[in-house]
Amino acid sequence: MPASEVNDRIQAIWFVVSRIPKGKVSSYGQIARMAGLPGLSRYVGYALRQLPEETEIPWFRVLNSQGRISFPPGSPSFLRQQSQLILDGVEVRQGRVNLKLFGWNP
DNA sequence: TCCTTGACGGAGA
DNA sequence: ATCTCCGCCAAGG
Repeated sequence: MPASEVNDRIQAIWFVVSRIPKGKVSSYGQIARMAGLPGLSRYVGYALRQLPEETEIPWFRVLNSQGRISFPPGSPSFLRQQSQLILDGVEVRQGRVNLKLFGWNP
């Protein structure tokens, strides 16, 4: 596995995530498909984990297929993601977002 | 290599 | 709606 390809996949994923508009959310599976990597939803999580803390890429707009935050409730990461979404104007209740209302449909 | 680990997803109960 | 269980698949040990 060439490290260059690994980077290409991560770049592709970061790019798609960077396109999610403010006020909207996506899912790991949707990002994987849009990045040309169908079936690699888990890989999206891996790619986002590689982001530096200061990143401008809106990683917090990526939720699981049920619209739930994929971090343990109450954990630092969970709280950061939740507050970022609120800042976007996204309604979050019990770590959950209504995809019918806030889902990103390009 | 083999085994474990996940920021996942879908089906079933 | 909630909870398991299982399939998936690249990484890292």
